[in-house]
Amino acid sequence: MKPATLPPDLSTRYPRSFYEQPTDDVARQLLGAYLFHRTPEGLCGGMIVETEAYQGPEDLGAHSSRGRNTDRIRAMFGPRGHAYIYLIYGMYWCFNVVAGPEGLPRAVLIRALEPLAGLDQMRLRLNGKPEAKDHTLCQGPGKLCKALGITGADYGLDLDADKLFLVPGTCDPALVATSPRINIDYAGEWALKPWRFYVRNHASVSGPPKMRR
DNA sequence: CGACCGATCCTC
DNA sequence: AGGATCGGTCGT
Repeated sequence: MKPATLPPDLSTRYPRSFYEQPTDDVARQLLGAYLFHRTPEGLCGGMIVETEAYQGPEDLGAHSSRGRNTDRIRAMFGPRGHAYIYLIYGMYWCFNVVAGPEGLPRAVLIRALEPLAGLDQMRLRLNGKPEAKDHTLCQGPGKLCKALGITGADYGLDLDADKLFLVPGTCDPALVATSPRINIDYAGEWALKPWRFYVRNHASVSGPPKMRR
């Protein structure tokens, strides 16, 4: 597929109603949309090519499962279209879009981007490796946060604002593939739900080769 | 208050 | 295949 380009107008946003659709619908429709982070170091961002839907409280793969409502996950209960961000393995931040019916603790994990802006800054943040290929810069939920400089400081931000924001975009439905979500084997039957969405055969999608076709 | 562990990534 | 690395979560 041909390389993505920047959206024509970085100031466009989704209406709140977009985020209040069922969480798996939002996850699917976010493919082809754009995520940007504006910092003193400049604008970094790209086109979303991989997402996962997390549907608490019944979904045992979600942080919000089993009726859990703690300080860490409180953003999942908050307004739709805001950021839910968490630290995993003591090292990597992961970014989610709060989405789904109002009041339910649900979110969409953004797993990979095709980088479009601020690639030099991304390489700096990723600690050297100036020779890293473009398609690897935002390949995986931890890497894309590191590349864009997304941290806990961005927790709860409104994605309709101008610091950490989403710009509408679409993906040819014929290119959309689904699979079970990655690394939630502990979730029993919930681990089998086809709630991972990705652009088929896109170089920036994460996971083993068979999970990218 | 201590023990356990993860919606990951990199290196070996 | 295994280690890094630490805050959240839960049991005692």
